[in-house]
Amino acid sequence: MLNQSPDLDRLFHALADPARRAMVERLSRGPAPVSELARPLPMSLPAAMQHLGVLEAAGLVRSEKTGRVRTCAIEPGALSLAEQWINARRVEWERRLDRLGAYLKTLEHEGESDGSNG
Amino acid sequence: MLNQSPDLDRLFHALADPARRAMVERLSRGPAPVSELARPLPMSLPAAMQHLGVLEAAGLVRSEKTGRVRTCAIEPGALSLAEQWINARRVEWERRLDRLGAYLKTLEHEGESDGSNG
DNA sequence: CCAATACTAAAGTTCTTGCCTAACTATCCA
DNA sequence: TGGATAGTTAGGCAAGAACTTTAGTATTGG
Repeated sequence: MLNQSPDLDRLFHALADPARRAMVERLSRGPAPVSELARPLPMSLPAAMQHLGVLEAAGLVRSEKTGRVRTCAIEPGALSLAEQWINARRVEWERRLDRLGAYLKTLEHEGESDGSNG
Repeated sequence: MLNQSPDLDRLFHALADPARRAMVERLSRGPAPVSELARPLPMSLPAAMQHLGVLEAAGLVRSEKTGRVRTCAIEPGALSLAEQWINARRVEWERRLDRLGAYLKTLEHEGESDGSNG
């Protein structure tokens, strides 16, 4: 069964682009207007705006327009969804390694008092 | 400046698809042949193979063929790159909040003994 | 008011993804 | 040996993503 999760889709997809990650990196140091986010990027302003739209759709960034300036800020909780998914995977394969270790240990001791096997 | 990082690009892009995440979820519980990874997915076997190719290119999965069976396994360290990037962002904005808090504190105490400012 | 600034909207191009089917190769097993 | 199983390769197509340029709409400040 496929664990549908459009939130994770959008989140990871948003992070998969270097321009968008650069924006997130900039914003984790504090809010910034659109033009400041766009300036270092090797692309037109409309292109940068589209990236910003992807980040907002993913919930990573919120923005608010005051006068003619749109100020963008990071949404601190958004990354935790991705983090949780990654951690869940680690927990799973660590638990699996533990089981494997325990199993190997039973093999070591097998035959000491009970040599039955399946 | 754009922090080029094709590894992160590939990694996040690989995780942005539900079919590929499903494969990673399955593999964190232990190795599996291609057909077992493909079975639950609503797509043809060749399509599933392409997803597997994306996961391998991202370094998330390794596979080895023995006889006619290709056995896939998770690459435990691969996710840590993504995790590190996410943690780095959190560190940045937490530090920023600390600075902000400290600054607000100086404002509270301003004028008590030293009202000078720069 | 008028020009500069900051952003927004629209439309079109190109490249990549994600999927398919069909055909093929390599094993395994009776 | 011959058929079933497991995977692979190739080609094609539709949709999406990432840009571009062009042409707007508000604001701001002289």
